[in-house]
Amino acid sequence: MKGIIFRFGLLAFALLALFQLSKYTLIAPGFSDELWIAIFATLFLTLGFVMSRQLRKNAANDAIDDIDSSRVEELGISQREYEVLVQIATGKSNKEIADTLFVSESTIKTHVSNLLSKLDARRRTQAVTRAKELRILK
Amino acid sequence: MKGIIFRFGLLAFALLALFQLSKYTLIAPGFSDELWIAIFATLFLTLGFVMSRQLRKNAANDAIDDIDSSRVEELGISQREYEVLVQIATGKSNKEIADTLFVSESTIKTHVSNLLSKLDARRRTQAVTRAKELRILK
DNA sequence: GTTGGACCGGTACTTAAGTACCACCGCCAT
DNA sequence: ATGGCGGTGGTACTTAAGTACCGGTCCAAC
Repeated sequence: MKGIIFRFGLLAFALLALFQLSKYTLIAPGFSDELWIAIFATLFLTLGFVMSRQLRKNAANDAIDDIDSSRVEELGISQREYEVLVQIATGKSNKEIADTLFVSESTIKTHVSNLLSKLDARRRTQAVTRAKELRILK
Repeated sequence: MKGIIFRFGLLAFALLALFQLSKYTLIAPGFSDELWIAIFATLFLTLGFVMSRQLRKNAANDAIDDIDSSRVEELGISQREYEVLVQIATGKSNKEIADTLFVSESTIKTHVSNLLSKLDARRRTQAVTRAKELRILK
């Protein structure tokens, strides 16, 4: 954030310096004021555009980062339980989750049951929506 | 989209016209070139910022609009079935959906069963993920 | 006017999900 | 070394979900 402002500020300064150089030296002494205005208008319009995009992209990345938060630990959800939660969100059955995680269906049932109580849900579908509300799932 | 470009183009034109007026008339004939450049740089930097934001907002709205597409009809999903699908996605049970839609649980079961076959899913959780893949649910 | 689809509701059934225990193992912290 | 915790797995059970029919109403299109 601060880095972006610094870099774009530097760029703006460089452009103004370029103007000084070009006006009083050999490069383009004959340019009219209107032309200069037009050039700088275009330049800074573009600059504003790019800056805005950069800032947005940064904000978006931050948002993605804090979607998966450390709230999982606060809820007392263990590593394995979270893995099961992710599998539930993809729409798999207990048997299918058991197969992908190489454990028995009984184990998955235990994990799911623990997840439901920790997420304060009564159904696996509700657990998924709760998890998204709590920003621990995409 | 075209409206935004038109409006901002008009705004840019107005600013340049303002420059012409102010330079050769009574308002501010004594301003130096550097000052003018600085003023226009700031103005157009802001303009670029605002334009970019407007365009982004528009794009976001478009994206939300085409998330709910007419693919629902292609799949032969009826109005009522879609309502049930939305309710499923919130994590409600058949009984809860029945209560909110003022029908019996049997009816909801029928709708859910039809939805599952139309969405090619075997569980309601899978139906939700399928629906999101098909962009008929947020 | 009858055919078709959407909607509602029911019965009877199978299967999946969820609950409530219990037990065993491995770890690591007190 | 003992207690707690995470992970695993089991049994026995209840409840929810899903399937496969059926019948009925309403409405629009042919």
